[in-house]
Amino acid sequence: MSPERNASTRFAILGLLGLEPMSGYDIRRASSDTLRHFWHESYGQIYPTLATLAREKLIRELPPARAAAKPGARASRKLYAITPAGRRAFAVWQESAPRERPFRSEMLLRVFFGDAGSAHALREHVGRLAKEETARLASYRALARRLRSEAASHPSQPYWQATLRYGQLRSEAALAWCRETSRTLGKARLAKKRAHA
Amino acid sequence: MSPERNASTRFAILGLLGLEPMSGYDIRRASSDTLRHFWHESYGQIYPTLATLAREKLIRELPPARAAAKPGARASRKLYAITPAGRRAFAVWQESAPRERPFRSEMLLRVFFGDAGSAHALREHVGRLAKEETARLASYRALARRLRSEAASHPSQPYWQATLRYGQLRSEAALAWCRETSRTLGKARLAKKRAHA
DNA sequence: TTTGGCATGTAATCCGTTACATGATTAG
DNA sequence: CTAATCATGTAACGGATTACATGCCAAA
Repeated sequence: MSPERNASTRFAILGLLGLEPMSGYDIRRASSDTLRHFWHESYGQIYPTLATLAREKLIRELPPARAAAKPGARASRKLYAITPAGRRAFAVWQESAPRERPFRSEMLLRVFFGDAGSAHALREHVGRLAKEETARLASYRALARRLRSEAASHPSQPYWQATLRYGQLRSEAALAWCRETSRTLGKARLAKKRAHA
Repeated sequence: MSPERNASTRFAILGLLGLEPMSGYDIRRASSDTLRHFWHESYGQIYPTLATLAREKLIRELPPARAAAKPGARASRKLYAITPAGRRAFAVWQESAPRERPFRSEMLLRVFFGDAGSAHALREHVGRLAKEETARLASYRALARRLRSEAASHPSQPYWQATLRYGQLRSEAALAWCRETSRTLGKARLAKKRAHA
């Protein structure tokens, strides 16, 4: 088995367990909360990966007693903790160069072939995107505030804020594009009308 | 078979064939040239999808004589053209709302858990990203220029430029983030050193 | 003659989502 | 009682890449 296999999910999990012991359910929650602006995992990925990591001794399952210790926690939950080997593996991965998947956009695919279709529909798509990005900006602000107040002195604070800042800049760029493009599409529609007249 | 199956690839191909007849090889070339900033397909996707589209009569294979007509074209190539049914299917898809896959970033994953690792490595990652985005900006400018000169009066011109503009704004945002973050990481490194001293 | 670009395709594999199956506990 | 949330997992499937297999043709 290659060391890079399943890289993304493995290290997202190791990273989270590096902060504190968690269950699969906790990891899922974190991935649709704190991490959701740049990472998300489904159960179908998480549970099998936890099993693999445990087999490789990069994490270990804490005894049930410890798992049930927290108030409100179910006895059925399995708490996992990172091992020293896990921390080393994480550090190695963290220093390796990130490999991003190529950007893809169904939106831009529609825009590129826009002349073949309805300019009206395109403008609707752009409008919808603008709304989504606006909502995203609001959620970044909310999360930034929450992290600052809930973990003001946590040493990771500047790193967390940096990821949020990325999202913010990204959404602002998208919004700028939406505004520009609505205008352009308006003009394109007029030009087409004139051509047909 | 659901109508949305394989949506992305199908319509990227239909869109391209809407411009002019092409072979699988041509489509691949376009997808790593004109479309590469927001779309890319590998042979493993293209050839099977062409077969499917042909079976569904959304495209048809042109007779070999036509395929060999162009100078420099091999006899072995298969030229495909979109059918009227294909154009209708494309138009329907184009009006449907784009469904983007959630953003993911291995880079941000490393940054988020930055406190667990090496600030030095992170700064290198950020530097590499900055270089990549700078290169991307240059390639957008080059492509924009090329499209303007090669197809100045093509009615799709404004749409093509809009997709490039998206890439440009996106890369500029990424670059702004890189600059900001290098500074932040510098400070974080100092803070960590002081804490250890 | 050998390298590189044209050209078509398949098989293995991976990464990830969705849907399914199951059940405990808690708040209203 | 019942709905929501906590909690763990599997199976099926889909979308995409990578590597492989094959062969032609032109230019250096």
